[in-house]
Amino acid sequence: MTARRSFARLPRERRVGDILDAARSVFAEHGYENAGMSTIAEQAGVVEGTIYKYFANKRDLLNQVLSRWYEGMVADQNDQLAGIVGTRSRLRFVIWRHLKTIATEPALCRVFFLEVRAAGEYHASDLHVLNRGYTRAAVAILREGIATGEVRPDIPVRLVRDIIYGTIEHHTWDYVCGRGGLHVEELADDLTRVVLSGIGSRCEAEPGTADRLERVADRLETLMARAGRDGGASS
Amino acid sequence: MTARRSFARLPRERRVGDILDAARSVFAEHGYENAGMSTIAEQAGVVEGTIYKYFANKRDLLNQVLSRWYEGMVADQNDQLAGIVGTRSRLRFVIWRHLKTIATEPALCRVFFLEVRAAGEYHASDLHVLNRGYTRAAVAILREGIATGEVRPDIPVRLVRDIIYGTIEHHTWDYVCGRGGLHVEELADDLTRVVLSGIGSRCEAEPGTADRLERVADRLETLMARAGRDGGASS
DNA sequence: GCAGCTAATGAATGAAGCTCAACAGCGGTC
DNA sequence: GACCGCTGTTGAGCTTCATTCATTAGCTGC
Repeated sequence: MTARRSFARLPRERRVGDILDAARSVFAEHGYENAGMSTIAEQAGVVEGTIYKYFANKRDLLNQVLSRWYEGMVADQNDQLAGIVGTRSRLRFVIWRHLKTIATEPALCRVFFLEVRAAGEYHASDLHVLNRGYTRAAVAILREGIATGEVRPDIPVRLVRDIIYGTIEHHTWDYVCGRGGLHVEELADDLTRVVLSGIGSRCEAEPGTADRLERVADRLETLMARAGRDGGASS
Repeated sequence: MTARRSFARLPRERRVGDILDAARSVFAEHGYENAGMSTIAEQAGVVEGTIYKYFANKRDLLNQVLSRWYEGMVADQNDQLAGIVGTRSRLRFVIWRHLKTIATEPALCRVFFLEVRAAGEYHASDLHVLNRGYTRAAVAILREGIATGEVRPDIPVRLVRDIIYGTIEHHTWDYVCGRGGLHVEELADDLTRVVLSGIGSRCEAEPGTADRLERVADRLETLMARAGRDGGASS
C-alpha cells in the first residue's frame, strides 16, 4: 500500500488490481471530485501515465472500481436469498442486506449514489446492468408474492422496487455523509412493515371481520327475539 | 441573453440577477461539472472575474441559483396546501406537486439531486434549511392524520417522509436524465395508494366493509334501544 | 547475447477554476 | 465644473489537475 516506485513489469492482472485497490481507497476517502489521479498513482506505486495504459480516464476507473465491488455483492445476495422462504422474510432480507452494505461501506456507497449516475453514459455502462441485476431480486420476490397470494396482484411492482431502494437511499443519506447513526434492524423492520401494510388505520382488520361481526349481530338478534317472546309469554 | 461586453456599472441587484439567470440556464443545460464559468460569464454579459465579486466560487453560485428556485416552490406549496382537506388528498397533493416540479424542470432537478448534497457543507447551507421546510409539509400531514385517526399512530413518521421523497427521486431518475416519459397522475395515485394501504393482501378488507360495519352497529343500537324499553317496562 | 516488443515513465500540454493589480465610471466636495 | 476617492469591472496570469506522448528500460524469443 505504501508508495514505492517499482519500475518492475508486473503481470497485467496484478497491476490492474493494485490500481483498482488504490483507487477504491482514495475515492472512498476523498470522493470523486477531490480524488487526484496523482494520489491514486502514488498509492498504487505507479506513475500517473501508467493508469491511462489500463483505464480510459478517471470516470472509467471509478466505474471499474464500483463494478468489481458490485459483482461480489450481487452474487452474494442471490446465494443467501436462496435459503430464505416467505415473501415477508425475503423482502426483509433484501432490505436488511442493502442497509447492511451501507452501514459497512458508507464511503463507497456515497460515491456510488452521487457520482455514478451523473455520467451520461451510465445507461450504457456495466454498472447499470449490475444495478438492474441487484434490484431484480426485489422484483422477483414481489412477483412470487403475487403468485402465492401474499401480495395484492394490482400493485405496481416497479414502483414498489423504487420504494425500497429510493427510501433506503434517502433515509441513510445523513449516515452516509458521516452524520448520525444507522439502526439497521429497526429500519429494516419498519420499512418492511410499512411496505407490506401501509400507514392507514383502516387496514388493521383481518379479512372476514365484517362477516364475523354480522354473525355476532345475528346471534344477538336471535337472543333478543327469543327473550322478547319469552318475556311476552310470561307477562 | 446574448453576450455583450457592457462595462456599465449596473446596480448590484441587477448584476446578481443577470448572473443567476445565466448560471441557471447553463447549469441546467450542461450539469455542474461540464458548466464552465467562462460560459456563464459570457451569457451574463460579464467577465469571469466579475462573478467572483458576488459569489465565492462555482459551488456557491449553484447553491444560490437553487436557493432562489426553492424559495418560490416552498411558499407556493404551502399556499396551495392550505386549501386542501383530508389526509389522503393532502398527501396526494404533496406527492403530485413534487412530481409536477420534476416533470416541468427535469434539468434543474437533476442538478439538485446530484450535486447539491455532494458538498460537505450541505448541512450548513441555506438549501438544507429550505429542503427541510419543503418536506416538513409531508411530516405535518402525517401527524395530522394520526391525530384524526386516519393514520396509524405507531408509524415512523420520518421514514414515511423518506418513502415519499426517496421513491419519487428514484423512480423519476430515468426521466430526469432525458429517458422515457413520466406519468404524473398515475404515479401520484399509485404511490399514495401504496403508502396508505401497503402491498399485503391481508389488507384487502373488501370494499364496503366500513358500510357493513356501520349497518351492524345500527342493528346493535336498535337492539339495545328495544332491550332498554322492554327491560324497563317488564321490571 | 541480441532484437524487438511493450510496460512504464515523467515531463509537457491544455483546460478550467480562481486571483489580483490596474482601470474606469460614479458621486461627493469645494 | 474640476478634482478625488470609492468600488464595480476587467482580463491577463496563476494554479491545479486530468490527460498525452516521446522516451526509457525490463522481459522474451531466437
